[in-house]
Amino acid sequence: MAYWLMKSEPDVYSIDHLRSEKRKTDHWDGIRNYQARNFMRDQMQKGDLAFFYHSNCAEPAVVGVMEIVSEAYPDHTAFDSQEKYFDAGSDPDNPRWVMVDVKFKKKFKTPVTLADIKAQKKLSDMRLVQRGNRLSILPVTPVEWRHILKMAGES
DNA sequence: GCCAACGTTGGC
DNA sequence: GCCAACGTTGGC
Repeated sequence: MAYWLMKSEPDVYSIDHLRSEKRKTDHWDGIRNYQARNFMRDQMQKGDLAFFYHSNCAEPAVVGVMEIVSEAYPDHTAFDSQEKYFDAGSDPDNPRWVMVDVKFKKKFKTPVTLADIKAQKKLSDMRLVQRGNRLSILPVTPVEWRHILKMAGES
């Protein structure tokens, strides 16, 4: 069982979008970064938990929790030239990109903002707050996980 | 294999 | 909208 943080721009896809999906479940498509892909492909497991993080917005923050409910499988949006994340270099017989299914678990009453996280000395090693980290999928340690839940008033 | 040019991410 | 920090691409 591992913990993760997954970023999404709320204007594009927010935690409310995920919550309003049928069965509160959706696929996490559009990852086009090898490091992020490798995390999904090699390390993510069904039953893992992930923070939903709103990025590139007025108040960047961890806004809730979701569960990984599938293994990694090919991201079909890479094969469709009409798709934003189309990749002509991804061969359907040997897919370059993968995605996982995620299920909404909870939305925090109080989001834990990036500013809040940066203000916590104990979280200064979090990959999220290290200089210039643009990875959209990041591992979170159990200690960091519990700390942020506490900050959200969820424990 | 190097590296300049270019594109993207994401905080501010 | 700006810009720093990266990741990727492609010429050589």
